Amino acid sequence: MLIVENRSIPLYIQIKDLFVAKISKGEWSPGDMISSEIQLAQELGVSQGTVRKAITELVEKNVLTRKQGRGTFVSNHDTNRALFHFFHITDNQGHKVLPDSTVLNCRRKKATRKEASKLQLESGTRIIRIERIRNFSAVPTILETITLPEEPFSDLGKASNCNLPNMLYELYEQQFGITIHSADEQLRAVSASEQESKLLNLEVGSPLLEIERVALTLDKRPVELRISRCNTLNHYYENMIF
Amino acid sequence: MLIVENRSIPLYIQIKDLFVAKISKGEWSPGDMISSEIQLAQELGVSQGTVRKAITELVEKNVLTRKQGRGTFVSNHDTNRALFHFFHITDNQGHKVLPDSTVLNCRRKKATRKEASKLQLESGTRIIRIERIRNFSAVPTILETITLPEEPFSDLGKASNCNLPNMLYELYEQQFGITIHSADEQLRAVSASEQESKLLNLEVGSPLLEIERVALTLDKRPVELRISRCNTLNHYYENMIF
DNA sequence: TAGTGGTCTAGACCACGAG
DNA sequence: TCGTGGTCTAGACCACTAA
Repeated sequence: MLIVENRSIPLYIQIKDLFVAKISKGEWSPGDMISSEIQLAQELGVSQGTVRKAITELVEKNVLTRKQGRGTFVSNHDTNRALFHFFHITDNQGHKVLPDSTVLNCRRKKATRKEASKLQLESGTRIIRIERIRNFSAVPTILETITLPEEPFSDLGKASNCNLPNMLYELYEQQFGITIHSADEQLRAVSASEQESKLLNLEVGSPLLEIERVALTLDKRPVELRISRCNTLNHYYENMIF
Repeated sequence: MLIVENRSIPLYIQIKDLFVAKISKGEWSPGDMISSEIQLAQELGVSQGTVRKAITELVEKNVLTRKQGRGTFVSNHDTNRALFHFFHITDNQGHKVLPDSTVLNCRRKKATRKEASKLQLESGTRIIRIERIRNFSAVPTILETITLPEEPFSDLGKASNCNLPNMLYELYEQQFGITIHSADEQLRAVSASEQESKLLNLEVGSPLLEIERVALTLDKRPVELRISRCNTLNHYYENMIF
């Protein structure tokens, strides 16, 4: 592979884009070790420092992971990353614990207008809609509605009769080759409906924190819409701003 | 200034810490241009690349700002930074607009236990407590309670009879030399009290989004506690996760 | 034109991990 | 011991800004 002698775009940016493309196309998969910096530099006809700068920027974006003495790897979704990167609910003592999940139902439907818009689908496209309840030490606290396009996720929850794992992003990566890389969350305060209040042992109209998340791949394609409604009496949503 | 020949801590980290210390001590102030990379390298007895790496990390943390052809500057709190970095409320169309503010009252009291704890003050320390209401195009939407330690902010809102500007962080920086650098926000859904519902033209018990923010300086000292309660019918809190 | 940051190189040596 | 990433150097040239 030769880098274009295009002086308007810095070499390290071109290399970064090349690496992102390799990952998006599946040429490099999560967990893979990539070639060493020196080897990549030789292949690309640039110095080690230039490759290094490209890699550094991707490490900062959580796309690659360096391990001194071992090599550089394509990041994958371990539980830690899910927990500390994507999960923002904390108990009132400031401890972050993952809740367990119970699937209430899992249906294949046509996308609503909102779902189609959020997932950038044609209106009427078929989707999978999962509803589950999440408990912290047996206390039901969060109601989740998860919408996925049926297309790449067709097998999901079918054979196993809705028996889905707690950490869905690991499943998407391992079973469908789709890695969630970023997310856009919108938060609002809403009132619990009759059904919601029953499921969460609250009075009708109790305030709930609604989190509407669109999860995106590395190349910014929306993959999952997840609407969570949380009882925030004993928990809160934490956001550190740096 | 000489850098210690301490091989356990990389030079560029030592230099970074040195720069942070200079800013924290007020030796470098917001808006100041610092010496050029080459000059700093000579003064510190290292190569330009090493100084450059230290500066790069501080630029990524919004502590310094580089301007090609001009120099490197200590970041200051312009309206853009406040808007895009610290203000996360967006209208339902996705537009970010700053609300205006009307101060309801401004009192000097003893810190409550919660205020003392959040601001790391001795219990009973005197504080300034400001209540204000914020409107989007004349629609009252957010109620804010702002708590500041009386100590460095003693003058605040006194002479001018509670006539405070909309953007308080600019005021803290310009009048008190305190730059807000990061913040820790905790979000919950709560019910509007009778008084709150009156001020926001809502029914009693309507769900409100509560944002409890502790604002921190560069050296992590808590400076301001701000509790906002927002009507999220026409707005939401946005959080992009990368 | 002079001075700044931005990119890129070639090479040295260190720290770490695995065999 | 070998190969990896991590730090650091010295110097070249480009792009931008201001005088």
